[in-house]
Amino acid sequence: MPELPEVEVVRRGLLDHVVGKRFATAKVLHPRTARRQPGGAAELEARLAGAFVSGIGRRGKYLWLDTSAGALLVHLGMSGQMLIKSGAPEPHKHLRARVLMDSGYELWFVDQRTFGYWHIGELFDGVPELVTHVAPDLLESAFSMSGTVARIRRKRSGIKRVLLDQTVVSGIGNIYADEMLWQAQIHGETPASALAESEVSTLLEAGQDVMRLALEQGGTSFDSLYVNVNGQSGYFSRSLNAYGQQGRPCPRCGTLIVREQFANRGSHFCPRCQGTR
DNA sequence: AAGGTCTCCTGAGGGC
DNA sequence: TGCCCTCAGGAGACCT
Repeated sequence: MPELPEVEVVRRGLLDHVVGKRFATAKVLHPRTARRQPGGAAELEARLAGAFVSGIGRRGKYLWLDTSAGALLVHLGMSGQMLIKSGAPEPHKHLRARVLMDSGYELWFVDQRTFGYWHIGELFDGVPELVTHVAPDLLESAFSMSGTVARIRRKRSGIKRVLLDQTVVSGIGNIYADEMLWQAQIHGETPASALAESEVSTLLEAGQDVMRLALEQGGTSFDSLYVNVNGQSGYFSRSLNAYGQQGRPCPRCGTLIVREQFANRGSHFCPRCQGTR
C-alpha cells in the first residue's frame, strides 16, 4: 500500500537507473495500465520510444519521470511496483508494462490489482496535468502548515476522511492516517471543524515525523506486494503503533488497540488515548 | 458545492 | 481438498 514514504523510496531508487538514460522501446501489456491515456497503450508506447529521462518528480503518492516526450506519470495504486531488471529476467505474472533502456536495463511496472496506471502528458506549474488538483504533501517545500490547518478546520467531515483527501494534503493513505492520529491522540471520527488550531498542527507535525521515520526505514510493507526498485521490502511495519495492531496493547497506555470501520476504511486506534470524538 | 458512497481488481484467508 | 464468500484499499465517478 504505497503512500508517500514508499513512493519516495521508489523515486530515490529509480534515480541512478533512469535519469540521464534513454528509453529504447516500451510495451504496455495490460489495458488498465493505460486507461487514463487518450490513445491508450499504443500512444504510451509511441511516445515513450526514444524518450530521454532528465529527472524524477513526486507529489504525495504521484511519481513522474521528466522526459523529452513529456512527463510520464506513474501511480502505483494499491499494488504497483517499479522494478529495475537486468540480464534475462524471469517472467512475471503481473507485469503490466516494460521499458527497455539504452543502458541495457529494463524498467518494469508490475501491478497485481491494476489500480495503478501510467500516463504521459504535459507539466503545468511543475506538475503533470493529472496531478494539478492534488495538494502539496507534508514533506514538500510548497506545503503550508498554516494554510493547511485553516483549510482542514473548515471541513465538517471526520478528521480521518479529511486526511485521506488528496486535494487537502497529499501523500497520506490509510496506514499513515491511523499512525498520525494515534501519535496525536485524536479519534479519526472527530469532526475536523471541532479541532483546535494547535491540535491540527500537532497532528500534521506527527504526520511529518511518522513519514520521515518511515522513509529512514525504507517504507512500510507487510509482504512482497510493496517493494523498492530492487524488489526489497521496507522495515517500517515493525514500528507501527496502531495500523494492523488490533488486539495488541497500545504502546502508550496498554489498552488494546481496536479496529473499526469508518472513513470507508478499516480504522485502528486506541480507545483510551484516542477515546474522545 | 460539498460530502458521502460505489466501483474498479486480484489474491489471501476463513468457513464449512 | 475445494468452493464460495469476504476483505484489502487509492481515487475517480457518481449521487444526493
